[in-house]
Amino acid sequence: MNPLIRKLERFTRLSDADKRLLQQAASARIVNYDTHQDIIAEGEEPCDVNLILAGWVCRYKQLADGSRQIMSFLLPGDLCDLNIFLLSRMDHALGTLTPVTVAKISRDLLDRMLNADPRLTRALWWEVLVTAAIHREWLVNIGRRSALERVAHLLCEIFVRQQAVGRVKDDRCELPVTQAELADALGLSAVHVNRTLRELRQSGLIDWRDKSLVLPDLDALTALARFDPDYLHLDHEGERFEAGA
Amino acid sequence: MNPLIRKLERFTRLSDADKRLLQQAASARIVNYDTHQDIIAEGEEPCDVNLILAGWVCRYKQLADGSRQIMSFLLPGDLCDLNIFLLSRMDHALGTLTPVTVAKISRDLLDRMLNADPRLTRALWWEVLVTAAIHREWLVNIGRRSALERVAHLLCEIFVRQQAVGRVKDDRCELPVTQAELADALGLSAVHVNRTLRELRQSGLIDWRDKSLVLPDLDALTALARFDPDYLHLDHEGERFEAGA
DNA sequence: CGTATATTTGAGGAAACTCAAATACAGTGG
DNA sequence: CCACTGTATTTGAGTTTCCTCAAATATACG
Repeated sequence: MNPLIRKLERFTRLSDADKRLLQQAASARIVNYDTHQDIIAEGEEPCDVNLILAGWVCRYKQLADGSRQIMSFLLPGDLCDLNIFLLSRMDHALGTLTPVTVAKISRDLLDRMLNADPRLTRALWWEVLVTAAIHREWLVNIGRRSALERVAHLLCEIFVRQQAVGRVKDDRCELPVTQAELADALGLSAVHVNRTLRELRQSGLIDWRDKSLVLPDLDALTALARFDPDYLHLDHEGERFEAGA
Repeated sequence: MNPLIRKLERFTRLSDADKRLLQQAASARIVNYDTHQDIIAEGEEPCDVNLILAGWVCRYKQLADGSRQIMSFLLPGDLCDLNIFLLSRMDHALGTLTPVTVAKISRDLLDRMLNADPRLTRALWWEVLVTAAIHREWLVNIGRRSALERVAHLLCEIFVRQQAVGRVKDDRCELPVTQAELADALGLSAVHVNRTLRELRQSGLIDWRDKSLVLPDLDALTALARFDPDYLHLDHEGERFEAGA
């Protein structure tokens, strides 16, 4: 099933017409990328929105001194850049972390989607707002938490986000990134991430091998990380709009 | 003049009807707050949007251990929380840094504004996207820059944002916050912020006294901070929509 | 099998933190 | 106008966390 539909339905119910539009969007122009390629570079003025169908993508900025900061991980079902709708230049880049398949949605089709049904519009903007909420929590994470909490917090987030779209089985989810990439997302050095992961592994809180993450005791990890999933807004908030409709 | 209108016109031209609506919004229910009060607490389900007319506000999250992270500074003309439009619960708080005057815009009136003119809708969403862009840059700032760059970068941002709305004269703008509050925004300790400010002061790059900041050589500070104002999207990007209209 | 990439560990150093105390400043009531 | 109180800034001293550099081991891939 189209993972975007699945995700948006977490927020609100969608009409059959909405779903048809989304389905159409997801099958428009399909493009494949290799690992470590830019889908969009910083400074570009893209004219399509990218819907991720398979693989992992990250939002990042590269600094002059060679270091980089990853600002989001994007999973199947995520829309990369509704922003291009209003902001002309990309102020960051989108790069692949794995081989990736995306559907390119033209501005035109997107326009039609936004005019079709206020519910669909709301659902798409909800996406944008949740992304911003995640950015805010990352600010807290990087700004105020210790390395141990920070790593644990990110692992919790990745796990719970995948849980929400049915991608967790037996306490296990995908995590197809390198330690260096985690470090770039956490504002830590790769070496220190490695030591921190060792600590979590030795406490029996994580088991991460072969791009696959097991959290045998999510509650304990949640407590350690002071992780509160509220900011992910995963609980069908959109339903209150149904009442009025 | 209504500072919100001034700001949105940086993005797109507005019709007289739009401006009348915005003016109406800005004069609806006026409320005053003292310093260090919450306009909205975390977890609340607000039903109004707050438009800041005077004073400084911050978005923040308080952590269990007493530390806090400030995620945005909001200045006159800023809208606090278009998010409440779609996300029910606040996942962060809004607190005043100075005495503050806000206009409470009811969801109802906002609805009317959003339905009035697609240009106005675009302008309001542009606000949201720029806020997210600032969040992303803060992630880079906190995640990857040294304390010196970090402080300098934030001062540049505050200065340039105020410049854009005509609040800079003779290289001088307002900065009515404490060093501790800067520290909470930067993910640093207050002591270290103090030492860093001393360094900037001694290099002649800043002069900050009496809640008033002077940047005698913005270019030099910009270079030191590796500050690139692109992410603030201050350059009338919305005008390309005029062509089609 | 060889090469490139990723992970792991060690050792030493730098940046930023904490605690504590001194100084400056602002607002209040007498 | 001054003393008093609370808040904000400044400085010192010692510590912790995380970083850098470097090398060893493991893993993946053509």
